[in-house]
Amino acid sequence: MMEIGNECVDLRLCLMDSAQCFHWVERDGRFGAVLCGEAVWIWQEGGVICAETDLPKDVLRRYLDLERDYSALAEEYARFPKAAQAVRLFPGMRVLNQPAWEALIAFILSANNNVRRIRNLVTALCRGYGEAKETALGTLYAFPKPEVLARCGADELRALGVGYRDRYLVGTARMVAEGFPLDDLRGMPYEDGHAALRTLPGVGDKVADCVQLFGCGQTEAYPVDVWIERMTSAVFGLAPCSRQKLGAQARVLLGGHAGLLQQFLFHAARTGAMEL
DNA sequence: GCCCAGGAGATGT
DNA sequence: ACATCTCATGGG
Repeated sequence: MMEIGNECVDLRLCLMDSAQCFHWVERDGRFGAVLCGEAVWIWQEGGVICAETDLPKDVLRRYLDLERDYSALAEEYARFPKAAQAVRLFPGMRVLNQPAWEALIAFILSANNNVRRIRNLVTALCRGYGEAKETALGTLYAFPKPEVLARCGADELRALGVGYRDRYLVGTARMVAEGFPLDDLRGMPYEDGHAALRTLPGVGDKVADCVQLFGCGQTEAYPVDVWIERMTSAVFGLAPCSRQKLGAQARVLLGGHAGLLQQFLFHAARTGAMEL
């Protein structure tokens, strides 16, 4: 057992209920997944974050974004009272630093879909095509590798229930397996990475922003989904407009941490914790 | 049955 | 550049 830290983090919120990632499982109050090819079980005991894994501590701290001071976020956006309120509503929320490939696949599946079904589909993909890791608490499944999905037939993915997104998955997996520079996105300017991601099938503005925010550490990305569309104008006093313009205006208005704030607003809206 | 879900792509103007 | 349509699938 390894101690990860004592930060005020809500692991269930971040890993299971925040709709940033969809592949973690819970058993006996512990949360499990395969990360960087290694099985991970993580839980909290009296305010201490504990983990059972062969991964080094700093990999987990980075995944959970523990090095960032989230109490400063509410102050940064204090000029927008509703935004600051949303941040203070969820002191245990963190924006995860996931592998870009995992965010890419998960959010292609998220298009015109709901959270519970996204979770079921991601789980089915991992169980069907991901490497199995045996642990004391049971079997964990990794995300399927790009080369594996690239060789899938669209029809066998359709049989898992992914619907019309079957060819998006195969097409994107093929481009990644053929050398699409996923690992270079992190160091690119936002606009360049965004344009590159949009060339992948099944990736539009919203999915690209999710990959940049959750998978590339580009915290200025501001994904605009149906929930954010409903509340952004009211929170910032903007005139109603297209989702693309909402995202652009939010990035100008909010700067480099726009996406972090977006996660709090999204969760507040989706759970009904905040009106509008 | 209709409407919705962390939308994208194709088509038409 | 913008509006409209369709695309599977499961739950309310």
